[in-house]
Amino acid sequence: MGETLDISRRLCAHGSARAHNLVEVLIPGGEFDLEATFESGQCFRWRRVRAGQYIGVIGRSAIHVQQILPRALTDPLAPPPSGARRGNALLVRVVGGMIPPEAEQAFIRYFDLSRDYPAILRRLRRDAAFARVAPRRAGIHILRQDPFEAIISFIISANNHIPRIRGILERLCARYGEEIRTPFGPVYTFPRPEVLAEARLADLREGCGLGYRDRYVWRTARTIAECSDFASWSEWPTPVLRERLLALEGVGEKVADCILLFGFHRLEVFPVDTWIARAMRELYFPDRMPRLREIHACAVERFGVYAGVAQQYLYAAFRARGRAARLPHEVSTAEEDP
DNA sequence: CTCCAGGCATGAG
DNA sequence: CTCATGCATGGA
Repeated sequence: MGETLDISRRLCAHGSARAHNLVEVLIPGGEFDLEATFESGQCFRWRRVRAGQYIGVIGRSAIHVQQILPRALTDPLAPPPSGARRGNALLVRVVGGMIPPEAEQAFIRYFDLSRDYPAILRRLRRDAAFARVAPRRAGIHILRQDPFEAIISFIISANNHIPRIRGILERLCARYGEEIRTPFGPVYTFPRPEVLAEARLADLREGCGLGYRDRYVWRTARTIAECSDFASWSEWPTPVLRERLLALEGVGEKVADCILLFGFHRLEVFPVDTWIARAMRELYFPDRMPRLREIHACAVERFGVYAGVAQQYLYAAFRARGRAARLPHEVSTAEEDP
């Protein structure tokens, strides 16, 4: 990629820190925006503990993460960073559970920090309509989440509110995941497929609040638990993997595409939900309602191999606008307010 | 109180 | 293949 990463890191060398499983890694973040990424709807389990500070789980590690500007910290009189936010960095701390081997590489990989998102966004912004609504700063990254977690999460996301999705996943993990104690309270790993496959449907439905999706989650967990080659799915070509995902209970086109993008990091995949359908219609089909196929074709044509990244920026832009306007409910007449 | 949510499975035409 | 309908639950 374009920029080489100048890794600077601090490891807690003193014994007490190690005894408490504390590891700190300081990673340059480019234009990365932690909050925008976490609030962009691709993940559901990161919990904000203070402004700009989050607790979550990566693999079997409990993680505390916050975004910092090293120059501002070391030199309060330094001029404020320019629009490009030089010096942007992530402070990632392992606050419980296992310390991942090659921790900093693991975190760079999870937050996808070695990819040149500014270059991707510049490319995408050559599309005039996209540039009109998308931000200039490449704050949102596509995280590398666990595939099974993505599968279950987006099955639950169907016809559901994000706050409720978060609640369901929280209960699911508290009940079937493994507890990790942290100074911020307990967190839980995502349940393994075999554990969910052994769950009782009634516990999933009433205990976790899954509703009618209990069957989808249970059967999909069972399928994957019994699948001998699930670990190799990540190496399959996208169309093959997509067909395999569509065969899972509770996985339709939209959910399959979310799993491909957020769970298998297939950045060319363009999930079309109600928000994206609305956005694409407004941007590219002002006078009619296109079919799903048309929207997909339009996205591939305009955004190419990074259509999934474009989708995430469009989603964030239109959701933010929707929240601000209290759900405009088809208020038509596209007028610009820059 | 209704309405609806980043849709999906199902059945009918 | 395309389209309409029911769906558990709990925020707004």
